[in-house]
Amino acid sequence: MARSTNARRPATLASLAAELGVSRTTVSNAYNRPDQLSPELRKRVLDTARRLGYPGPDPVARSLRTRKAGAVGLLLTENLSYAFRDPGALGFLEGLALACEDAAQGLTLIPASPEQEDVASVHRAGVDGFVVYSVPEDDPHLAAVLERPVPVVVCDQPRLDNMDWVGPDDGRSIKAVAEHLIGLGHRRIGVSCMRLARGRNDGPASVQRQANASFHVQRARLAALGEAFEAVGVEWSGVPVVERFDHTPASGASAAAQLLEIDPEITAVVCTSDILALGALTEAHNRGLRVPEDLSITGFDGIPDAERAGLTTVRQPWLEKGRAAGRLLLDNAEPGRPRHIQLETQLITGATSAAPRSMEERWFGP
Amino acid sequence: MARSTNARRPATLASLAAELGVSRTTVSNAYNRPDQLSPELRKRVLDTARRLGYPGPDPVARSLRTRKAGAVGLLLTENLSYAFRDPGALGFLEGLALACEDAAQGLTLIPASPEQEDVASVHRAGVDGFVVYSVPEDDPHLAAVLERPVPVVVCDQPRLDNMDWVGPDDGRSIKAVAEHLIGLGHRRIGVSCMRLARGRNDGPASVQRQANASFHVQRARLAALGEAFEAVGVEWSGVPVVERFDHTPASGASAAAQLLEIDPEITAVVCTSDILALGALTEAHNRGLRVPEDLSITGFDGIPDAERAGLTTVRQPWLEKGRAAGRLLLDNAEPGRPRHIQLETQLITGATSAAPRSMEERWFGP
DNA sequence: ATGAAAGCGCTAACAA
DNA sequence: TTGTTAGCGCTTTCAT
Repeated sequence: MARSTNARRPATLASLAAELGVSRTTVSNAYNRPDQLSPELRKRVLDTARRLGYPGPDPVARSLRTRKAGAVGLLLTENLSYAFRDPGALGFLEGLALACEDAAQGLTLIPASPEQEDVASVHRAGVDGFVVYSVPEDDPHLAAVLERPVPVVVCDQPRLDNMDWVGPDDGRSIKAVAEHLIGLGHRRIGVSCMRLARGRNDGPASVQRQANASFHVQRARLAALGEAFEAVGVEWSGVPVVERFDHTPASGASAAAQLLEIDPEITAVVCTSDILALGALTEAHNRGLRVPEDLSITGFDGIPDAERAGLTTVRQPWLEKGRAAGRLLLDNAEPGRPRHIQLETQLITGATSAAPRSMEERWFGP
Repeated sequence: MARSTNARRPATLASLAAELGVSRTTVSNAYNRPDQLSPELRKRVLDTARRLGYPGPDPVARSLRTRKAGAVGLLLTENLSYAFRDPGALGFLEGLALACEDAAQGLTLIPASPEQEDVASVHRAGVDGFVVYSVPEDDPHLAAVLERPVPVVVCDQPRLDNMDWVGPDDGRSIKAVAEHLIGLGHRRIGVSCMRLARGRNDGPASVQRQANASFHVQRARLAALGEAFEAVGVEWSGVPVVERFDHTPASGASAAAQLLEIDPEITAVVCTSDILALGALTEAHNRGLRVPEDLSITGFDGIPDAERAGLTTVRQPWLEKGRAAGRLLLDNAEPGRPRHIQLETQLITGATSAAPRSMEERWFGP
């Protein structure tokens, strides 16, 4: 640790009481219950404290006694710094921070990178509860959180019954996209999705892999897409679905490229996130494909960059999501059965989706 | 608090020891020093723990005993959510998070909005040290932090001798901008700066207000600009300096507008941040002023949006700043005198600065 | 308005 | 390898 202005904790509440010739209770009251002692005595206590360099009651000792840490823990599946790069996560974080601020609670980011299996950081965190943001079902850190005897609110995933939860209806939300595309006439599509399991797999995802995905959000979105397209006679097992581990525009670009290689005749690329869609957009441009004339591209999330780019996407209320998660955790009321908050989403019809041109048009012009 | 999976803390280390008929030490060792007891005993302990629903040693009690909280506190002058909107702060945060992650420490965001004078959150935070990011000298939360007997690292401001510090040389950095403009021939400029004190003042800032600013960063930048321009015969008291409380592009736009009203003949708007400069850019466009032909605009910070816009600015290493602050705090070594880390900055000559056209040209074309 | 007593749950010497 | 002994520093009934 870096050096400090003040030396090592010099005085304790007890030593201060001794110095003053009063009981510890009185000193404690001077800090926590000003109305419990005369103003003069209180002033004497505080003055002596200053003189002795007593910094006030030790927060950890107080926490032990009161069984309140005054902070909320946040568990993310990604490296901490991911949260500061992903626009969606950022909105969520902001909302959560607002909720904590309102309740005068600290927000502790738990170091839990997916690489390290070391779960100690979860065990050592002095927090009154956890918000778990979008982690896979089999995440060991999640297991560690669930062992702690404190409240937990899950955001997005995993879906655990008997656990408070906040998130959108992923299936229904992306179905709106599917139906939008189907309505435009798309029948031959490719899908670009985020990682489906903790292990890296940059490439096609079989129907089985889709169904076994340990990320509920992706699983639900893919399942809903499948349903929607099968309903109009498209066999889902024939639809190329390409998975990317890293959630970056570059991943989105390479996924789109791979889809176009697998089936050059797709008329739309459906992405399960805006980041992937933004990358797909870039790839399309690089290939000289016009969007939406030659290729429709859709996203999911409604991040600012996407809306700026005019992407057809689904907007979810990020800030509200974080705030709701925080409130749920911080709300004493209704200690009954698990509460689920389902957030509304909205289909944004942008400029990146249109009716497909027939193949003839595609090759020989309109 | 929301409901929890597990009931209220059901068992303690002591009760577990009793149940097992072993001492508390043994149970403690089972968790903290596996090598201190036989594998069989350890297994028996852990199994019984599971059966009894013992969640492992209580982190707060452990912290009290070991005098380590396992977390770093972060104090920002703004609402917590500001940190998630300002690109510079975000880069800093990411770097700090990385440093914490490396050291397996939590990062606790302290709720300390500038409105509320309530300092309790600082006193109650169970952390091993604080990083203070860019707060005014007279911030009460800062005072509270300094009272705590833990190490503190200050980032950017305030400048406190005898305190660890990380930041750029603001004066020297902005001087590069000034000299760049002076070299191009600018002598009549306006300055747009961030808030100079805790109280709101959206408008001109007198020389005295500049000198008394409680934000060292702004004070240093303005002073350096003054020096540079006075060195070429420009009287600084005649240079319009406009202050904005909110750090947003909208503020930057209105500040630029105000500068152009105060002196329509300025040939350059020097902004002490990129956010303000981005707003100035917008305002210039709205007025039909071409940049840089009719008006030069410069920023400070080197945020991604600014570099994308081709702004002439000073780039500072945000990520490194956060990481350095974290490392400094987390580094036991060298408990000697305060350490100061001065970060290198770089003048980015963009497309928003050029030689001024004479006034004739300005009104009647080249 | 003030004090005495009883822990909160744990870890770290030291001893056996 | 395991147990004994002492607290870490504080708050909180319950008396006075």
